[in-house]
Amino acid sequence: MPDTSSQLLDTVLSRLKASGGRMTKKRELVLGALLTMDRPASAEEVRERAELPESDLVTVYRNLETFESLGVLQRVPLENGTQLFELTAPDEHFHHLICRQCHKAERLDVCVGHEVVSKAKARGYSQIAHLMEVYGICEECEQAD
Amino acid sequence: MPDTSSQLLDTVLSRLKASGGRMTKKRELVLGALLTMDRPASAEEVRERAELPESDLVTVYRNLETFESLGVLQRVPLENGTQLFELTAPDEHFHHLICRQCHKAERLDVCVGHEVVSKAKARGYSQIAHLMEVYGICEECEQAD
DNA sequence: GGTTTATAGAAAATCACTTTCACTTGGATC
DNA sequence: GATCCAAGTGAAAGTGATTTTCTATAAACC
Repeated sequence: MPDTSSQLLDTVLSRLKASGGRMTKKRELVLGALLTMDRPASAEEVRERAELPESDLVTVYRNLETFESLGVLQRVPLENGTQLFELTAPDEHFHHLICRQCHKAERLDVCVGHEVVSKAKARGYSQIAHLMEVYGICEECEQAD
Repeated sequence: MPDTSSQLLDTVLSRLKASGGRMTKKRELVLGALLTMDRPASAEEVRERAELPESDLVTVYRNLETFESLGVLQRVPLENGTQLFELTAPDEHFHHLICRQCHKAERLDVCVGHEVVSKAKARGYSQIAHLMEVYGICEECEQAD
């Protein structure tokens, strides 16, 4: 997200303030790292990118949680139960095609949101969210054997 | 799955034999428990239903893994990173509408498999699988407040 | 019945993630 | 700009679902 990053920053700052949060140095580093990521990344990858010491993985988790609650970050679950994190435009979400081996994750322009949400509503559910991810082995990993 | 359970049992037995596996008493208990479940259940719930002692949770996990590799069981991921397990017809899979609170999971008759698999193939991916789950608060939980 | 090998049992390990609590810092207010 | 307090951080330990190791047991083929 090259040119929308300043808008995103504005959103983060205003929502953060609105919720009584603060922009600290660490938080800024984590956000900065996320902004440079070109694909969903693990908490550990975010920590490295942010050049934070190993001990600050906790801080990374805490900040990821904050950004999620601000509606600018989504979690991408892997098959093994762990998760990747990715900034999104405010209140948006995406689905991905994820390599089971190298964990490269491309966005997919498929969304079944409406269909699925209406079915859920019809059955009396509220606070509806959905998850859709596709897993496979990407070409490079396949060739690398 | 009332009347298909004997077919499923046949599939399990033949595939188990084909893969060099054995049908043990414990495995039979776990399978039996799964057959009586009317919804995806946690490993712990399966253990209780199978009337196995607490120490056999490990055995339950091992057998769930076995059934999955035989293609008759699927895992249903929850938002908190844990998973439920459910028997399926051989090599089939389903999507669910899952209550975030009571973990009741209903099958959804929506599948985006073809669409999504063709996209993944077009991008050079192999060994493709997909995941789609919908989460919400069911009516009973909503009313129970 | 004997042998081979998958499975079970027990106990401990793993590992991503969360929590606790004392200390620090942002930033609103004076 | 100094003060104050809630929000954030650091360190360390805790959680909890799931996995692994290693030994004992029991299928199933002979």
